[in-house]
Amino acid sequence: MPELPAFDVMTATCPSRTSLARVANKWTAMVVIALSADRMRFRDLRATVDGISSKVLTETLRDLERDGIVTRHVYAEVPPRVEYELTALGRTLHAPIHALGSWAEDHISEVLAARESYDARQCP
Amino acid sequence: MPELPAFDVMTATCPSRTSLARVANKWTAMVVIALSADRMRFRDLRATVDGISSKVLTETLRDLERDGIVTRHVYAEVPPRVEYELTALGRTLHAPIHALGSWAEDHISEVLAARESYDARQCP
DNA sequence: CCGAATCCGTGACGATACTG
DNA sequence: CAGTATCGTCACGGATTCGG
Repeated sequence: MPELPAFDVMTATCPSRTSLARVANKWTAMVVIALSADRMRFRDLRATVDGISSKVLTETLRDLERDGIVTRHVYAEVPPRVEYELTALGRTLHAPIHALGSWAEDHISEVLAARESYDARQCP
Repeated sequence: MPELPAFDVMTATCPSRTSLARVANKWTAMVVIALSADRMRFRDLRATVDGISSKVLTETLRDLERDGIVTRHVYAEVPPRVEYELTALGRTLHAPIHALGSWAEDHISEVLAARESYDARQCP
C-alpha cells in the first residue's frame, strides 16, 4: 500500500506536469530566487543570474510571464527600462524554490564527496 | 538592503550550482517523488514516471547515483532485476521536491488560466 | 525478457551582431 | 538598455540493438 497520493504529475497526459516542467528548471529556479527579494530590471537580473545569456533570460522570462509567475513593466524612457516582478502566484513559488536552493547549498559537500568516490570507483 | 543571503548558487563558478542544476530538473523531481515511497525496480520506475524513455531514465539514475542520491542494487538473476532506492541524502530531498510537486498540482488551474489569457493577448 | 548501450535526429543553448 | 536575429554546437530524447 503506497501511502503516497500517487501524484498526477507523473502521468504524461496531466497538465500539471507542464507546470512542474517549468518550475523544475535551473534557470527558472534562479530567476525566481533573484526576484524574490524585489522587482528587478533586465540588466540586473542578467548580472545576478550569472552566466545566463540575454536570449535565454528573455525566453525564460517570457515563459514565466505566460504562466502568470512574473509580470513585465515597461517604462517608455530612454534608455529603455523594463522591470520584472513576481506575481502573487509567483510569490507562492518562493518557499518551494528557496527550499531547493537551500538544499543545494547545504548538501553540496556531500554531493561533491559522492561524485569523487563514484568517479574513483568507475575509472581506476 | 537586500535581506537575502545572496545565494551562492547564482554565481556560475559555485559548485553548489551544479547541484541545483541536477535537482531542479523535471526528470529528477519525478524520479525522487517515485522513489520516496519505497525502493523500486527499473521497469516499475519507467512505468511510474510515464513517458520517460529507457535511456533517459538510465542516465538520470546514473547521475543521481553519482551525486549520492540513489543507490543501485543489482540482482544476478534471470530475468535481471535492478532496484533503486533513495540514500539518506536522497531522503533529505523528499520534502523540497515534494513541495514543488504539490505546487504544480495546486496551482495548475491558475497557470492554465494565465497561459490562456497570455496567448489570447498575443495572437489576435 | 529486462536493463542498458549505440546510433542518430531534433531542438535547446550560447556567442555574436544588430535594431529600436 | 532591452531585446531580436542568425548561426554553430551539443546535449537531450527516441528508436533500435545488444547483453545477460
